[in-house]
Amino acid sequence: MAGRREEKREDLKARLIEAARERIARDGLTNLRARDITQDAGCALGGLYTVFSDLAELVIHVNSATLKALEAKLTLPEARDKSPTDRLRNLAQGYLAFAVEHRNLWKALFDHFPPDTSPTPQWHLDEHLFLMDVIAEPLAELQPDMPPEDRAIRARTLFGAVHGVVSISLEGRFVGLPLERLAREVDELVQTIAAGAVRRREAGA
Amino acid sequence: MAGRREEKREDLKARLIEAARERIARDGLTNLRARDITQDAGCALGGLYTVFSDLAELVIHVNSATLKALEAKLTLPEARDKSPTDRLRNLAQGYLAFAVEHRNLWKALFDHFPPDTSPTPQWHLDEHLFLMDVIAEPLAELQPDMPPEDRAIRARTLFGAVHGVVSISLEGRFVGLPLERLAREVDELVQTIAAGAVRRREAGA
DNA sequence: GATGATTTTTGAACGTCGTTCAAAAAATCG
DNA sequence: CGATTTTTTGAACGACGTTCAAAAATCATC
Repeated sequence: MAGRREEKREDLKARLIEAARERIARDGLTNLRARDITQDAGCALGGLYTVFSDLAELVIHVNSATLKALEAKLTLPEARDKSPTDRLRNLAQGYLAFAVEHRNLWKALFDHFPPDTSPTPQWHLDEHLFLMDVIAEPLAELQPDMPPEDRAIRARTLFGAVHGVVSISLEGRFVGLPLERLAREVDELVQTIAAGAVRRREAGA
Repeated sequence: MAGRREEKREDLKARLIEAARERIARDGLTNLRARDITQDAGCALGGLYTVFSDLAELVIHVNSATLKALEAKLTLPEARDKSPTDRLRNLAQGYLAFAVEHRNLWKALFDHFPPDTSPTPQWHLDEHLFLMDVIAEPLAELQPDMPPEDRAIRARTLFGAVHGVVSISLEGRFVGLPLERLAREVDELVQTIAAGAVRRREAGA
């Protein structure tokens, strides 16, 4: 009978995360309400605070699940025989497709700012690192001589560039672009950066 | 005596915008409170709603001022004799410098999501277009044969890429980078894209 | 299974927020 | 100056995240 207590606790936690996930996916992060979540999860309002310190911590767990789903999508057994550039292109297209398909969950990854009183825990910050790793791998083939630290930074830059283009479009702050055209822009951006990396390597810069 | 009424109204409006601007610059958009703004501006709480339909509309006016300041910074009489690539590099560095210098105001440009009930007015959406124009100009020299519509889209992509890299760094969701290194990443990204554009043009792609 | 101790769950209540609107204050007019 | 209109006010409202005393459930001991 040991752990029966912990079991129920974990079950409630899971139900709350799932309820919040569905609410965010359906209505967006800004329309997330503690009262809705607890009603969906079948517990009292206060129940949320017996499992999480606040709503922000719950959102972090939803974002954690979203990151895992993104990781699963981006680490599919993509053909290993593809060129590094093509692997980078696949990653970018996968990222774009994920953002389009799970727009609200994807937006929540970047729209959520935990209050200064309880900053994002390190374990969740670390969960973002796989993004850098999957990018760094093809980069290593493109630029074998680059020091690993520089490569990590470059991977971050490449991610930021692709994320920015996707973000600007999907947030609708500028004129919307047809999805096919957006995909092409992302693809050409990645190809350009990949080619630029090779060119720089060959030029010895 | 005509227009005396309107004059006071405009004065209150200006005081509210300035108060909100200072609050956002100091404490960030998420810590903006209607009660603080009206106290700073020297009017009653309800006064805000005699001039703006809601707080979101006031924020839009602050963002409008921020965009004007950004435009002023990016349209300085930069040496016309510089190469198109160097002009693009200057724009990117100017954008980064502005984001660093006015971090909270710059963040508010992208963190503010007006409620579905009152979407961003067209006049404010249009205010973003100068960004595309200042980028499109050097691009036109790099790729004179590109159709203007494609160039506009490409300018948007270029902005998104630079914005994304700056954004990822300054929002601290990933490991922070020393400013000098970030500036270098941005610079190399712009140079790579500019070179890629030329290469593609020469290759006739 | 009854009884009391302990733990878990509950939801009313609190403080804060954006927003409203009846009433007070100020301005205008005859 | 009194009447009328306009402007400004800030108490009040509803919605929100969060708390916590009390109720309900569970456990321990006989």
